[in-house]
Amino acid sequence: MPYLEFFLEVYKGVFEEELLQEIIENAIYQEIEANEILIDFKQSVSHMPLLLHGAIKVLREDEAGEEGAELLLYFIEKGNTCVFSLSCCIGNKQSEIRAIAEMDSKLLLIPVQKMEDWMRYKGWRNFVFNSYQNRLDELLEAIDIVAFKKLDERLLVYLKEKARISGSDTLNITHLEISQDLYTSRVVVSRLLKGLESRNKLQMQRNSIRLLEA
DNA sequence: ACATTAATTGTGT
DNA sequence: ACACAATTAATGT
Repeated sequence: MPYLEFFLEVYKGVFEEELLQEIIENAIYQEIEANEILIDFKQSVSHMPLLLHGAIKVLREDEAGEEGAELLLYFIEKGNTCVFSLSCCIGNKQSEIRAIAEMDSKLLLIPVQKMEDWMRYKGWRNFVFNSYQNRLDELLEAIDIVAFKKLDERLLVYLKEKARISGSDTLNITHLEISQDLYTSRVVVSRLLKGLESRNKLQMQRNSIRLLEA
């Protein structure tokens, strides 16, 4: 499979030799372009993703108000998996979330049966357990931010996260896209950004925002 | 090079 | 929240 060395590099310390071998034999390698939908709402989940490179954003849909309103939950980065895929597979449930590639990404898909088989490996159990742990922490954080933080702080957190993931402090994004991820209106984002700009937190041009040192 | 159009961003109510 | 103005980018002639 392509990207074999890269896979080993990322997961060598995490999985046993035998397990690494099994993964290489059974996983499906897939590349995905930025903005492609990996999993959509109500789709059934037959595979579990292992991210090798790139980032995936996980969104929750607003059930009540149709209109495709979404709220960003968190990002999946390399070395991680999506815990919702775990619970979906195990419970044979349909997807509660939508997963979209934040950038061009490379990943491995693990069939459901295998992920159950591999529970006999300690490395696998630890990996799954840690994934749950990390996600719970991140979700709690996300809830705190939504519930208790003011929108301008939330916006700043969001921008910093994106900058960290893309490895650049200049983000190519429109106000509209931001508002959709944060589940607000575009106008609000524009005004908040203006406020942040006047407080020297960032600088904006058309179609891009440059974060300044904090 | 210019005009037209669409997309993005700014502002006032 | 909405409507509209202003600005910039994209495209055609």
